[in-house]
This record gives sequence, structure tokens and C-alpha cells, in this order.
Amino acid sequence: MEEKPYLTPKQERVLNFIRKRVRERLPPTIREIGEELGFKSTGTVRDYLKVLMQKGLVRRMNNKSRAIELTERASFKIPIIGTIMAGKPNLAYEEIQGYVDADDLFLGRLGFDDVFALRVKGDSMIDAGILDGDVAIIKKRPNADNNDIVAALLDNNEVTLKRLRSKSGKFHLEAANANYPPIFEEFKVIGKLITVIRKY
Amino acid sequence: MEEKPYLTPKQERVLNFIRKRVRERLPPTIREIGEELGFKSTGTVRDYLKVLMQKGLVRRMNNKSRAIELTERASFKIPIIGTIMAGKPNLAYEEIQGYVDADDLFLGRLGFDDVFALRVKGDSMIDAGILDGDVAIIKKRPNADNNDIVAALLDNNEVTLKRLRSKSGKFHLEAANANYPPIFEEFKVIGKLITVIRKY
DNA sequence: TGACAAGCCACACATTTGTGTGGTATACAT
DNA sequence: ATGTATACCACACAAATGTGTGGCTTGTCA
Repeated sequence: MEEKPYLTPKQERVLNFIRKRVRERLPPTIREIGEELGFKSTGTVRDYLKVLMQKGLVRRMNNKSRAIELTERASFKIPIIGTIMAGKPNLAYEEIQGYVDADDLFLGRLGFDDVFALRVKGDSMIDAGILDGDVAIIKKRPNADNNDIVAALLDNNEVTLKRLRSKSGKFHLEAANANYPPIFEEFKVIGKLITVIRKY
Repeated sequence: MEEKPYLTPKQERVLNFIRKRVRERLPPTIREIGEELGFKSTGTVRDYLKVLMQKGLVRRMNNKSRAIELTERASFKIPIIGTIMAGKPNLAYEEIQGYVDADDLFLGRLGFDDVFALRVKGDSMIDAGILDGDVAIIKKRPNADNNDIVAALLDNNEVTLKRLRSKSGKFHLEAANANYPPIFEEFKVIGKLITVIRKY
């Protein structure tokens, strides 16, 4: 599934140090790497960086201090566990099926300039699994497709989360709850639902 | 709610540029800031950095390149919009009620060492608003309280997401779907549901 | 009329940092 | 034997980067 180039233990140590520093905010300088790993020559570190570059693990910019970039995504990852081994007292981390990338899960590669959140009030979308108190992540858009769940601005200046329906060329809004009638009045789509998050 | 020191527009621009660069991986050098903001002297930039430090917004290390650190939490934030102004074509960002902190929303301040994710299969928790395909973020724990939703390991080595119930001192598992009977067989709690995420 | 802060600039200098050349040694495969 | 990869070092040099001093305006507040 994932292509990981072979790394010698030493090379791995260098890469791990870079990872650590990047996580902690500031990529290291060549001399900082050398100091940490016990190299007395900057040339040695450069040799390591060269192989890491050749193996596609890091990118660099010329003549720029600390300009070491990891090619792997930086945002934190949560393991997805599949089946669990019998009898084991702990989770079998060997069984990790993959990782959820947090940023990805949230925004799916969108920037977050055009993204905002609404806290859901009421139970009008309960049959769509959207409950009171959930956080709805909305991608700003002036339009949407049939059956999309959208945030819409009503005439009374309320924002509501509803499913967009088209019937014979005209759009209206539908709740996901039989107790709420469809909305045929004027409205304006302000965005499309891309993610729902609920905390317990 | 939040103590934000007063910043002049110019100071804000400098801070925003630093934020941007930090997000994009590498804090800027003094000269990079000057270039972006149109300052011809490094001294000017240092003046700005000095006030930003005095106002507690950034930290610096002496004689270290790019060693500008933001004091604010780094993880990205999504604005929560409240009511929307009438007639405005765009979202009224002045109406932002606050920000969702992504990391926070996910994990609620927990580290992510003891956290993993399960992709939900089936509709057994549909009445709790947990649908097929949702991602369940689980905090590893060997036990939980009555009414908590838990990930549990069954005797047949399957992992399932159910609500934990105690009846006269004994625990069993309940689906949130009338079509599924409660589970009284042997099981082991492996973690507690803390977040549900659904992507559209 | 100060005094003071915000906003700028020029320029010299010190330090940090990256680049590059030329080595040495070991191990392994052809 | 020759080549190639790994794994180091010393050292000189260039470029980037941070520091510091001394200015100069424009406003505002007392």
C-alpha cells in the first residue's frame, strides 16, 4: 500500500530527528542535525540529506536556512484499527489498517479559507444522523446539487441546515424529520455540508 | 473570553504573515518579512518583532535563523458563524462567534497516543445518529460508565460499537436500532467513543 | 511646547548557516 | 581488481541572517 524506500538505521535516525524538529515547529539546520547525531562535519550531514532527497523523503531549497521539508504529510494521524487479535490485552497495533489524516478528514484537501462551522440546533435533520449540538463544517458556495445538504439563508435572516431538493426545475428545502414540513419560501444557499463532527 | 492585545493594522499584517508562513512550514526570516511587507530596512522589521514580543504574541531565540515562535496554539481554526446579516451577499465574518480548534474538536485536549479510529459498518447505532461509514474516534480505556458508547471486543473477535448498559450490576451492550437485540454475551470494553466524524 | 509612540530607513558588523572540495575507511558485489 | 554504497572528517568560503546604532517623519496627548 505504501511505498517506503529502504533506509539504513542511521538514515532513519536523521529523518526522525528532522521529523521531531518539524513537529516542534522549526526544522533543524545542518549543524544542529550534526550536533544531535554526533557528526563533527557538516559534510556528513549533507551526505545524509542528499540520500534522503534521492529517496524522495525530503525536499530542500538552496541557500535557505532550515529549508528542509518533509514530503510526507505533517498533520497528525490517527490509526484505523480493523479486527482485533483474540486474547490480546492491548489493541493489536500490528493490525492497523491505515491512518486517518486529521486535516484530511476535516476538510478533504480544501483550504480552510472558505470553510466555516455551524453548531446545529434542533432535531430537524435527525433522520440524516445530524443531531442537536453537532458541529457542521460548511464549504462556502452559492449553489449546490440536488440532494446535497446545505446551509441556507432564509428570508427571516435565519440560517438553517437542510437538504436541497429540486422538483420540476424548482429548488426547495427539506428537513430530515417527518415533523418538519418542506420549505418552499425564498432562500439562498450559502454553503454545502462537507463534514459533521460530534463530541461525546 | 479571549485576551487579545491591541494591535495596529500594520502590526497585524506582520503577525498574519508570520502565521501564514508558520502554517506553510517555515517561519520567515527578518528579511523575508520586510520583503513581503515592503520594508526596506531590517531594522523596521525588528521594531515590529519587538512590539509583538512585548505584547506576548511571539517568542524568539537570539541569533537563530527563523526562530520566531507564535505563542498561540498552532492548530488551524474554523470560524463558527452565528446569525447572518440580511441582504449581505457574503458571510458576515464580523459575526463570527468563535473558533473551533480542529485538534480540540477532534480529541478534546487528549494526546493522541491512546486514540484510534474505527470506521463504522452497518446501521446498528443509527438511532444514535451514527451511520454506516462514519469514523468513530475512540479513546482507549478498559472500562466505561453506564450509557457510554463503547468499542467492545466480542468473543468472536469482532469489534463493535454499542451503548454500554448496566442492569442490576451486570453490564451488557445495546444497539441503537430496534432491529438489533441487546448483547449479553461476554465482551471486553476496549475504548470509549469520544467523537464521530462524517464526511459528505 | 515637549514627550512619546508608531513607522519608517541606511548601513556596518557579527554570527549562523549552507556549499563545496578533497580526503579516509569499511563492506559488499561483479 | 574495480566499482559502488555507506559512513565518516577537515576546512575554506560564500551566502543568508540576526544585531545594533543612529537617524528621520508624523501624529497624539498633556
